[in-house]
Amino acid sequence: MKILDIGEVAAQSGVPPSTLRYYEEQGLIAPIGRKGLRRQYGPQTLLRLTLISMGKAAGFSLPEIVRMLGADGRPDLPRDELHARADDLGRQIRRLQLLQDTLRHVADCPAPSHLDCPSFQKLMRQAERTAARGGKHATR
Amino acid sequence: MKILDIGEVAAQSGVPPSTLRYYEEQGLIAPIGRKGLRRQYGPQTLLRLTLISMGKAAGFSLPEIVRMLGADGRPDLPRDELHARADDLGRQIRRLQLLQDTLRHVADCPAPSHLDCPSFQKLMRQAERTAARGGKHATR
DNA sequence: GCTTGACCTCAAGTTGGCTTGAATTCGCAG
DNA sequence: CTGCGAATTCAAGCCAACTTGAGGTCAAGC
Repeated sequence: MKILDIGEVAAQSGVPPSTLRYYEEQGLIAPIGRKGLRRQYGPQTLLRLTLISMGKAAGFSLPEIVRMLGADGRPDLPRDELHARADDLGRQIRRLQLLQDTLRHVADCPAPSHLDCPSFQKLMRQAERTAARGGKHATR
Repeated sequence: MKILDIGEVAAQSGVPPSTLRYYEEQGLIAPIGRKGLRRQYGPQTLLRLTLISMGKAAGFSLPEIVRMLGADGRPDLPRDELHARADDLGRQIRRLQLLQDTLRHVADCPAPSHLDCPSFQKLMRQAERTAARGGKHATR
């Protein structure tokens, strides 16, 4: 149960073969070797795919993810860059929580217009504060 | 300070005019009226733009956001759909937290290979559990 | 009353992230 | 061996979300 071919990786990860090949092209993953033409993957690939999917969910681009995970096995970014990314994520998480609260609020609040509702207004004030429509990560 | 033209909205929100017009086309926002040809926006538009940007950050598509926010002012989705979205967000938030922890871990952990590090492994086990390589939201 | 600059429309172009298809190549069960 | 199903490459296509450009309009300051 150590070596997987592309079909097995696809089955276990839910990521289609075409995408796996594409990810390889982009430097996100690499097979451990080939048997004839066929790619052979080690199990760490599944881990990497999990991380990649989390990174995408966080809104990072594939190139950004490459840099965070490293071409080899380990990150390409200096410690503090990684912490900076983590800090970004923290802000991002707070925004999502706010959106979550807002969704629950509009689901439940009976006020005719939310613009009148004090608790909605409070959410919006917080939202504005976190707005930080941030520049993307420095590419250099 | 009640009515804004497109340039002011752009300046205050950081969203370029071209995007504002595009959002209008997609039913995400609407001007309160026109002066001649020029769009005139009310201040609630800024609020809506904040919500839209949060929705995008959460990975919702523009059509999904339209349904969550409603074409008019209020949501188009039934209470329980909204709660379902909020639940999705909760899962999403947990994944981001996990990624955040992972980033901090790889930034700080001195282990030669993270595959050996027990705390890394713990993170990865959690990650697999939340993997929930989810189908997108039901469109119906 | 003219100029000017911010706005308008509409069509076409761009980018990222994949998918699809045609034409092969191969490993392995029978 | 033979055959077949799963993999391969490579180019082209697709979709969402915008951006750009050409050509036109208009309100406001001088």
